[in-house]
Amino acid sequence: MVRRSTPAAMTTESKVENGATRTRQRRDDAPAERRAADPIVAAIEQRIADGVLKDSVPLPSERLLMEEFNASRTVVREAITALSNRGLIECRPRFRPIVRRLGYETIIDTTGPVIRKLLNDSQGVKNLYDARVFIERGLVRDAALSAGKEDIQALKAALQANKEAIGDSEAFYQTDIGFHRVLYAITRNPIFPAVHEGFTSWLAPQWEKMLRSPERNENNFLAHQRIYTAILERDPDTAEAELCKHLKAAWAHVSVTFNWDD
Amino acid sequence: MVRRSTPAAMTTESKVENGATRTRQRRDDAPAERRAADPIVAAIEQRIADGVLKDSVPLPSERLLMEEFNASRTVVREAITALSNRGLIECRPRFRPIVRRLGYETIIDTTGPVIRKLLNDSQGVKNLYDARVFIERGLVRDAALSAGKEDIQALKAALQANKEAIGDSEAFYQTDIGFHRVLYAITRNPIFPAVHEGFTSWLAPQWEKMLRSPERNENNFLAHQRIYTAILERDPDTAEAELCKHLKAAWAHVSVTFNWDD
DNA sequence: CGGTGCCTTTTTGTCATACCAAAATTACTC
DNA sequence: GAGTAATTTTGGTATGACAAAAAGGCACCG
Repeated sequence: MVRRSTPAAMTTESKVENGATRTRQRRDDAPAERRAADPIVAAIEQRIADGVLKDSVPLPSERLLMEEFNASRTVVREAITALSNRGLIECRPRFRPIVRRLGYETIIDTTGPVIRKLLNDSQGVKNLYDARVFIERGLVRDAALSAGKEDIQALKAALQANKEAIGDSEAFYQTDIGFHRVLYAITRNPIFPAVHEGFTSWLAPQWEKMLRSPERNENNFLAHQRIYTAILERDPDTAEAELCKHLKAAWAHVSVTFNWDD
Repeated sequence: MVRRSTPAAMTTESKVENGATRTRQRRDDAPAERRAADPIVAAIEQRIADGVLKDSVPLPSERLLMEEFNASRTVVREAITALSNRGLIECRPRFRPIVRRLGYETIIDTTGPVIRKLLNDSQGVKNLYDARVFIERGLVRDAALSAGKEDIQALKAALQANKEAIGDSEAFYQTDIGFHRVLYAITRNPIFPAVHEGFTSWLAPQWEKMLRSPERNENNFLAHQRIYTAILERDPDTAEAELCKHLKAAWAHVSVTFNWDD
């Protein structure tokens, strides 16, 4: 954003008032300007990156931090919320914040709330769904072209689980997701499973409100099977086409349920 | 003063004096909710959504807010930082926060800082780059299959601009991005241009450090032209193949520059 | 009449302190 | 050693204060 010089005041008194630690100097070369909380954020980030603060470990208490950084609790708390919002720590209301390893999933779920706002209108849902379709089309094509033996094996297992769950709509839902998840995993790129998590959790509210039935489950299973077969046969075009049909049908179902007319 | 409610879920029954304003009753285990700031956040969000607070308009001052919501400044400030971190308002250090319209771009750039952390190692860059390649492969396929007349026109214009910039590496860089941007725009799905913004800004640090030359520019232009031609000829496979070649070459360039061995 | 710099008022960033209730920890009992 | 009660920490919130920066007003000048 706009770099603005903000020399936050260090008040004169303060008990310790050492020269080195917390005095604030503006750096003219890098006009980036900071609030008092920023050095703390940076320090803790560094500490997490260096492994001094390991994953799942609670942060030091606010009072310790304020002593260490010679800052007020206000500032320390600000730093903590900043870290929280940046996904580096996980804050539960009255608990100590715990350090969270940074991964693509973190991004997805810190982004979640904002995305959800975009889903308030049906157009937002449609956009997201289309994006999902787009991604998965590419995924099945790639799977058809380059899935390895283990990938096929995983798909088969997911398909089997899906089949066995036809009678149980809740289980079917989970295994349905599971089948698609394998497609994302085949890429070997951790971004994709994270995106998958995003899609499923963001679109879940819609999906969960829909009617389910063994018949519908069966149809979906068959669609999965056709996709699987096409992948097995190394036929990307068919795989893509089947996937499109599958997701299009699912969308039709959603939009009927919610009485949208996209 | 007036309000002394305890926001966390209380198991005891002692909440007589507590007004029912923001009591929280969830007894589930995992996602604990709510602090005092949240009703304020919600109210302001609502106000933004309803257009009571329009885009680019400064928020009411903190004191007004604390009066209106009958909360302490601590809480109001917390609410403001929360809104800021959620991308609904833009806070410059000593200025009034201004309301920011919510769009997919907002998501991308609030996500930016976190993503950048993942790009510290070459694997992160590679993952992101691969994701980009994946997306664009799909984009050119779709373009080849369904680009309309205006889309073709836009591509042509972007290509022309790109050609004319061959001699000027900076301009070439921009028009290069411009060409790819058109591909994202063809989807008519606002998510994609936003993602494109993300890719370019996240990967920019790497790209900017690389050497450029008219020869290299020319090669890139020719690659763009081949892609364009394939789209024109409605040939998705060729378009995809050309795109792959193009981006693969670009990656090779990057990884040589940085001495990576992926 | 409009521009321009000074002065006053707001407003924000920060600090310090205090209190309470919930969590964490310890002490204690069985 | 497990379970429970007492105690200590700690986080959430309230309040008040103050410096510095922004915003607004006002007089002065061309």
